[in-house]
Amino acid sequence: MHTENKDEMRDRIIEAALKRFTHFSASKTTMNEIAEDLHCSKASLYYYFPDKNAVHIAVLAKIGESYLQTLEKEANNSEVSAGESLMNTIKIRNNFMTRFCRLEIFKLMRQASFEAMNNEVKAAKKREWDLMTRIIERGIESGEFVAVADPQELAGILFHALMGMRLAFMDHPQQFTEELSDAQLADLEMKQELLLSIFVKGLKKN
Amino acid sequence: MHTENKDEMRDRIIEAALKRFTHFSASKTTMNEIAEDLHCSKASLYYYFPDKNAVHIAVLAKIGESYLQTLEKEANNSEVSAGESLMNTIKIRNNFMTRFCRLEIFKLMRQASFEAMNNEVKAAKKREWDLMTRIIERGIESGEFVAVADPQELAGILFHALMGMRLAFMDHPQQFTEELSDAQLADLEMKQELLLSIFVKGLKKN
DNA sequence: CTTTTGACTTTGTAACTAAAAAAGTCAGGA
DNA sequence: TCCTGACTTTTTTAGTTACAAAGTCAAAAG
Repeated sequence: MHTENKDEMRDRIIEAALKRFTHFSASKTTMNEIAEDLHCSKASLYYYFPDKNAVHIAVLAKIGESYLQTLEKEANNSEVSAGESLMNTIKIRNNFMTRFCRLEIFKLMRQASFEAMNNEVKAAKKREWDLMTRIIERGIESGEFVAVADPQELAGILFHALMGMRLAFMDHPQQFTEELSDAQLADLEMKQELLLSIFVKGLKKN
Repeated sequence: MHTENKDEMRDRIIEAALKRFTHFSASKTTMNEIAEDLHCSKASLYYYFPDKNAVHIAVLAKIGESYLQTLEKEANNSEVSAGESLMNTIKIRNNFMTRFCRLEIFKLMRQASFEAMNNEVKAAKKREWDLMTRIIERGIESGEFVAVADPQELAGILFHALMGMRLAFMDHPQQFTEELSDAQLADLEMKQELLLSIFVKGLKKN
């Protein structure tokens, strides 16, 4: 298997693993299967990654990064109002969630060494939170929203409330597949949008 | 074991089971232990309840009822403002949750026959939702809040957002013990109160 | 010197099993 | 009507094995 450099092969492995993980799940995917997909030996995988968890984490890091970049684009898009941007984050988030709900994030978090994982997850949450803050601040700067004492805090409430609503909608919290039916998802989005509209209305000058 | 009537003995059983269930948990409590606590035979328990699940459900029904009655009192208490009443529901709910988090509600919901259980849970949720609606309506009647198009819908958003926030705060959703540390609980309540204050501010005339 | 591999060892998991514990039953007694 | 001891049935648990998957390494290939 010839590749330009080490990083490219790492990417190819992550890509193959991502395909298997999202189709089936991480625990139902073997290192052998990933190797077969790449027409290489299993031992090669271990040349690029210390263990399977490392692959799993790399996969999550990759899709997490693309998610955050999508959000970032939305946060900085001054073409639309801040209120609309906030609305759009709901769709982006839910779309991402349904696409990657089979990635067993929670499972990994429990078994992967806490230091390595938990910090990254926290960092990602922080980044997402900061992006919400940024959108709110953009709204204040443009005069769309009234100046508020603590945009950071406000974004935190909004973030937790929207995230929480999703959890409140899956009635079997200890189930492994964190999937939502289409009907549930529609209901959830409706409620999230309503919640957000109340927030935004409170932020608008009147 | 002599008792006045059938209902009293049922109550005594429920009381004993409640003690064990909250101390340890439902699955770690045997029918024998409950019988021993009551100085009666296990067979007696089966005279009053068809099976263990029925005891578990009765326990949940009892504490659920007392919880809903506490909320009801708060909803009808016109001594305090509607805004304050809503604030108080947060404390009532969280207090109740921490007291009875070892009751394995979710576990029961999965195994107990759906018809019997799920309907009751749904009914309880509906009642709680209605109480929130009632408080909001009280606020409108008293002139504290502006008239809003759909108080029922608004209460639903608030209810789901507050409930969801709690879920968002327990980082191990598939853990069986749904306990929150003191620090987490304090943070949660702070955020819930802030969320509510935003809601209430939006409802106030200005 | 970097990358790859087949053959290897170790570790984890699914499928049985037997023993124990708990659930649940019932004929008969107060 | 209420209660119980002695009983049967069902569920958990702890051990076991057998297989699959994880992970290692010396040596080959480029």
